[in-house]
Amino acid sequence: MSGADLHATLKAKGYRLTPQRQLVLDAVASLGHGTPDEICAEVQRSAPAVNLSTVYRTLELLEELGLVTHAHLGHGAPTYHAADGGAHLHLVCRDCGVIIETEVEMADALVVRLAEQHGFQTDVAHFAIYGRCRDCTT
Amino acid sequence: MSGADLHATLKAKGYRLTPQRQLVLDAVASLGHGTPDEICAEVQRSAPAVNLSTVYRTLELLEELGLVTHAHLGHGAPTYHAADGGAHLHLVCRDCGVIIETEVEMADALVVRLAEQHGFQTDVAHFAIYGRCRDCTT
DNA sequence: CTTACTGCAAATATTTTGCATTTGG
DNA sequence: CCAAATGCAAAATATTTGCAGTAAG
Repeated sequence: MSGADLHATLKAKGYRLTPQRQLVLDAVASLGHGTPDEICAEVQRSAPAVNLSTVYRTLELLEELGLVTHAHLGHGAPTYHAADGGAHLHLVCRDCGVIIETEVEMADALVVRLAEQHGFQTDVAHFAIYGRCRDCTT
Repeated sequence: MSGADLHATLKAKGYRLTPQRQLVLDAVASLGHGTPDEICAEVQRSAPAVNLSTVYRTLELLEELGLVTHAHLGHGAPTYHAADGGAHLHLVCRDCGVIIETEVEMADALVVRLAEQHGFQTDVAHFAIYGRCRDCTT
């Protein structure tokens, strides 16, 4: 998303465009994905004064605006992604910890069944899928 | 699992049977599922001196022994289950937070596709499935 | 007796919050 | 100018760890 779009999206809800917000959004886009801590480190490469709590507040705001999403890939820290990057499933290996990305369509049958049987609308990318990768299966 | 079985399972690896370990396992079984904190509270109903750090250490041990498993149902705290209770999927509603349990077979097609295309062996119950429940869909 | 286990307190790690100062518009 | 946003430090949460005393076998 461009700077102009961010400005417009913010202004539509009465928010202001600050350098920090632009930097956080840029960092998410350039990293592809990252934890709040990683995103903060990326931002601080060009703006060392930016505080981690600002990053948390900004990510929450950007998520409310629909510009980023977060997913839980494991144990602790959530991972943030640019919303326009297209959602994908994350396969997390319990043994080696590798993260494999794959298309959300893999889960289409599950999504349909949950809708039919439970009336549940699934956000399939929000939580990772846990298991064991090919290399750790042998 | 009975007390005798726990004792045997522990002894096989050189671990000792302590009252705390029996109590934690009993608490997981009687709660059905719970966070470390909830399990600690349950244990403390009959043994107030048991420490939360002992509960953490014991849950880790019981998981290593295959007697309990944990799943991530949201934001923070993992939830522990008795392993012999049978795994199930957890559907978590983003709006009202309700947790719906359903059969792991719902995800069979996904499991097969991940195995075929990525050689990935899926532990489908480890992470919850996020979305919006029937009541919050309207 | 031997050493695994526990309780306790302190250390980590992660995220949130209060508040004075700064700044976008 | 003024409300919104930031930086900072402290608080709140969650989990881990070092260590000295306790207890299982």
